Amino acid sequence: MTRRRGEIPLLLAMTYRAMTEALHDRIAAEGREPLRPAHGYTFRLLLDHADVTSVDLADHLGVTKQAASKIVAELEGWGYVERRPHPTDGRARVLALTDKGHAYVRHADEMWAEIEDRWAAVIGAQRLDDIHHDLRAYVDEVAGGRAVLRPVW
Amino acid sequence: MTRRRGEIPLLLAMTYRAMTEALHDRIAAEGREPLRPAHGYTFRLLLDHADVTSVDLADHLGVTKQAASKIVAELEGWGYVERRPHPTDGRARVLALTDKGHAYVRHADEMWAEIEDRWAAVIGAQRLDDIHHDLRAYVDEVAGGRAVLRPVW
DNA sequence: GCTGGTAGTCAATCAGGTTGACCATCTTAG
DNA sequence: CTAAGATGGTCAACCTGATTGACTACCAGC
Repeated sequence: MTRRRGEIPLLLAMTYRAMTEALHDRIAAEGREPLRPAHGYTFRLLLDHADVTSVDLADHLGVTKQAASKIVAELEGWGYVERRPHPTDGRARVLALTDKGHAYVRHADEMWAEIEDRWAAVIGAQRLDDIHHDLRAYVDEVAGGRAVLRPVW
Repeated sequence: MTRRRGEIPLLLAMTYRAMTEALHDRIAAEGREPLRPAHGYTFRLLLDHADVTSVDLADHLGVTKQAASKIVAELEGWGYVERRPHPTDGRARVLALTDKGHAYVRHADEMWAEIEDRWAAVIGAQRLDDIHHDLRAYVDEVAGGRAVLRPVW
């Protein structure tokens, strides 16, 4: 045991920050709208689940529905997302990616691939797969799957 | 390659949040002052380096010196840290842990050990050591050691 | 012994969240 | 069928923790 106690969360934070900043820099260099991590996690949720509402998004991000609603309003204003009437619930709106949204997601995946590959080049692809597995294990098994996205500072 | 692109940062964020929240819950349960991650990273910096100033802290945390100064003021008010005159520089103050600060760090290390051990129980101690090593590798070699702590949301 | 740079503080402002109140709609018990 | 409670969404007020900008006091180098 050479690890120092409490150093793991610190390294998680630094790595998270460095990776998201790498993407952010590229987005900024392209002159794109100021997309933040929360926007990216929104896209991912919409890709994986059908009939997502603002409340669903709020749960996923770990913020209030008002905050989630604001994020959706931004994305809608920029043309990445649109709000459609919910098929069965008259109160609710269903969120969906527009063509621009889908195109961005494909582009972002390529940029993430490059960022992750730079890491894999140092530690090896197998180790990166291990990390993926082990992080998932903490979230699901130790934190009980109740884990939420928004970082606390 | 079964990994989905961009999922690694998402898992980093969720794990970071879940781990820090686990510690935060215990601190709150003890009725202690509302210490946040930034305070913990401050303690760690003071343990590792002598003659740390508020500006040094600001660099380390990735915030402005004004924000760092506010964090120091809180810690000083709670009795965890004190500001002493700098040995050679009349403008600067040197930050140092008080006895209470040192006692808390020891206590926090025990709590971190329990949290990390719960993870190690699922994935194995060797894998946790690997993760430590690999995160450090990203920060140092991919991000060029310029990595900063404060997460962006 | 000027001149430019640095540590720290004060004050104003901003961003991104929260809380609370409210309406419209859905759901369920009786 | 209906009354009562729960839920999705919006509006507005506020809070926290950051930033920017201006300023003072001190340091360092020519």
